[in-house]
Amino acid sequence: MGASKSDKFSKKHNQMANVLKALAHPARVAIVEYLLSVDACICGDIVNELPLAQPTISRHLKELKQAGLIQGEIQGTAICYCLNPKTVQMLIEYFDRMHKRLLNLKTCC
Amino acid sequence: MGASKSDKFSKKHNQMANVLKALAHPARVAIVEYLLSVDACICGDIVNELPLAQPTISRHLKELKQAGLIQGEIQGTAICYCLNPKTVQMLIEYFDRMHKRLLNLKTCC
DNA sequence: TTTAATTATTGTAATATTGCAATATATCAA
DNA sequence: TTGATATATTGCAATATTACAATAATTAAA
Repeated sequence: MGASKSDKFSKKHNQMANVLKALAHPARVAIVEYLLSVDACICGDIVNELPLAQPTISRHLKELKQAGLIQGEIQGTAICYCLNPKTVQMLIEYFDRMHKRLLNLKTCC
Repeated sequence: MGASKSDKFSKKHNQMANVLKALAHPARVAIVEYLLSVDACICGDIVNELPLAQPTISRHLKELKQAGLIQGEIQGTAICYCLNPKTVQMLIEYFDRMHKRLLNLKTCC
């Protein structure tokens, strides 16, 4: 058999894995960082920015949207994408908790 | 064609995606959180803790190790695994920078 | 309405990941 | 050395992901 026994794990672990999976590809990391750098909601010049075809970008955007990392808003023929602060906030809190707990460990190896 | 045009993206984006990919599976999230919760370096009772076979756990551990998220140390016949503080630190800093930059955006959509 | 521009979807091929059984490897103890 | 224990590796099957060409859908402007 193979592939994804996700039903055997807790909802929390699955949700976390899903959000991180959305960032587990260089194109999607690049998209998120681009959105961050433009200091504004930019739509499809992401396509011009990245070395991938338009349908591929569209798919990556869809995954980021489904993970709640970005939002899209229709503006005429274009669509304006931007980061979802709530999800980014959630990620920070997650790793911050991790960090704080880590400080109390002896890190034996 | 298909699959991973990683060579077209920057080293930084690829490295980030690789570390996050290591966490992009509920089993590996569970392993990391378990290591965090035990407050000590635990070896193969991870196998008892998770609903997966030993070879599968071993494979997940290997991926976490390759991503630099965990470390292993041989202790007799057993192997002691623990988190790598440096990589966790790197993740916090990454998302913290993201958060700070996000605060300056207008988040228009 | 027609045309142009922008984004999404579908179909398909290539590749990567996941999981386990079987097996190999390594270390300690007897 | 032999046996027991713990972990890693390999081989294979099932599934998921990635990418693009072709096409569809949507909206604005002419």
